[in-house]
Amino acid sequence: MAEFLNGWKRAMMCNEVNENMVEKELTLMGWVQRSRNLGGIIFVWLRDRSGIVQVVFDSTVCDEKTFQLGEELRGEFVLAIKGKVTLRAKDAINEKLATGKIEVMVLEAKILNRADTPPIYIEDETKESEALRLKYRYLDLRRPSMQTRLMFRSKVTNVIRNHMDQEGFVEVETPIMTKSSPEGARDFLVPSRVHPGTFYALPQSPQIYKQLLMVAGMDKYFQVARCFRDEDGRADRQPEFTQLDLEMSFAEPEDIQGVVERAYKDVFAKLMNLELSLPLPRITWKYAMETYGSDKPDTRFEMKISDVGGVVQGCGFQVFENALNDGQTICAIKADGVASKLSRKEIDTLGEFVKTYHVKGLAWAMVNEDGTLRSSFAKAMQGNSMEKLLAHMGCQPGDGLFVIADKKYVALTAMGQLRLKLGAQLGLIDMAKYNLLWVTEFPLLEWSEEDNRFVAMHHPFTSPMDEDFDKMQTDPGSVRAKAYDLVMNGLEMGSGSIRIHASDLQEKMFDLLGFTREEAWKRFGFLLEAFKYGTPPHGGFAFGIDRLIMVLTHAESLRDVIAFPKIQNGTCLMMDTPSSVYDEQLKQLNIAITE
RNA sequence: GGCCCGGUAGUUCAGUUGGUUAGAAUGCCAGCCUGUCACGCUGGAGGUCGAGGGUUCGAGCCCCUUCCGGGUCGCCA
Repeated sequence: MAEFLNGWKRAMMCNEVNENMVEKELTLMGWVQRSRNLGGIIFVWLRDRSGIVQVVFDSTVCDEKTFQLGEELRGEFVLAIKGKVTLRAKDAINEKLATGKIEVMVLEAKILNRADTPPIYIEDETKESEALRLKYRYLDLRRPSMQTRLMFRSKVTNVIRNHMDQEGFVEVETPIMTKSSPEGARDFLVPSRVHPGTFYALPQSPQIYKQLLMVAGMDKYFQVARCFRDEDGRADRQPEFTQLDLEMSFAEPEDIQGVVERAYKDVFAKLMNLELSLPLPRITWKYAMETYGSDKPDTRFEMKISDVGGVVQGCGFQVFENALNDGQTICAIKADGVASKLSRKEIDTLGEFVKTYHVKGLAWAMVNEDGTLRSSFAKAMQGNSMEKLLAHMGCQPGDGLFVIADKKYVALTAMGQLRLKLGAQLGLIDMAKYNLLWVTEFPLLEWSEEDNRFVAMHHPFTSPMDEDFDKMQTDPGSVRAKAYDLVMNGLEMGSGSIRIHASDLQEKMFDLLGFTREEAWKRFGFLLEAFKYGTPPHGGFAFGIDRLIMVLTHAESLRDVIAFPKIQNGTCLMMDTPSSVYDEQLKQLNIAITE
């Protein structure tokens, strides 16, 4: 039987009880973490989100009825006690417990609620499958690590909100029910009852609203914004997620990057006790790709990529020769000291690994400690071309060399993934480090084989770089954008750009993307029209709050920093969403299910 | 949509070449115990081996289909 509070008032959280309160009587409430019944004395760990305190039912201290209540206690019962704080004897101190020097002798108690045996252990570092944890998320969230993360998350958003406020930004809420946009990720759609056959879309980001707020003269806007994308999940991708979204007028890229950097610096200083030195390093997209094989390089370790096309020219190895003749790229990395560590089988596994990134194969060479060579391609290399390659890469006895030849960015991307895998496998990554940097000058456009046209790499409102204006007609693929990403430890934390604020340039952009004038006006007419009434130059940024918390708490998955996440296929195991609805609801919405 | 890995007591796992009644730990239930803190001791209950089909004298184990979960490629402006 559950009991009610009936005037009992909790004095404090469990971990707030301390030695200064000895001899005081107080009331505590929480969950039973564990009870140990020794016969005439029962030790109970009482837990709340602050921590644990030991309360003691002693048959010589409390009355018989209270003691009997103590005997009934089981895990996760909700308990209220009135008791006296006492100092533990010296040999009874528990160093592992923050409150281990004291305990509370129970005088009176109430079982506020009973509990079935939970299907998961309410402890950190247990081994239940994540599916089970997610099904019983409300129990999973009782675990200290999960509660710590959620509390930390709350602090981070607080620091950021305060910071943005101090920098003069205004938080504006934008609609969740908005308009479907054809570019980019798939939208979640919400059918309109009043207007049959039409749909709202959930926002992939408040992009257009924030630009309209610049037209509206809000000058500096931000929002802790929920965003939605109907795409398949990953450990670091959820269908709904939270971004710190911001936009400012009369700004160049450095102005916006400055705001973001200072917000990060504030978070690190106040919550991580770490001093970020600003400005953060900046590298161009081209340099990032050519050096790290990624537009979000993990710079916590070196192992940089080299272009060896010039070195192997005329080497006689057909794979390299053919690649060069086709204008492809041959790139290489050196892995120090791996020759004795990697077995043939492990190297073959790496070969299979790079093939998942659409390259044809992996050429490798291991320089043994005695100077001899094990290699997949050395025999095909004529003359001293192999020696030249090894020397160029600075290979010493013990080192390994990996080479990939393919179309430039295919080869570099695969090599970048290999670099990350080797870095992790060889323990080169300092997990205590936080390496932040900006990647700038992203390409404006990207060729889509599927659609047989250019698509916007960032989004269609991104401004080209002034220097590249001319190339928009002659060589659109090489136009760089005023677009920049913030990268931390190899994860894209956020991206932003300076927007196009002139309607003629915006129309030119739509033209490049293959929209007719009519289509562009149909889809974005309200924006193109708005731009005609005095639009200030503006730009902005958005960074993922979930990802930031994930990195700062060393969580392995976004699911660990979101209270009620979805799984890979977009469902919620706890509520079993999405779910079917009553026929009557569908009828009202004019929707027929055809399957 | 493709590929890879997994699914056996409440939970985490083991289960040999296909062979008797499917085991362990923990949790749970009962009894004993006044200083435990992973309390201890004694006893007990607990299984649709994800589901369906097939091969076989015989399937947790082999084959097929399917469902569920994870990772990954595609996808993610």
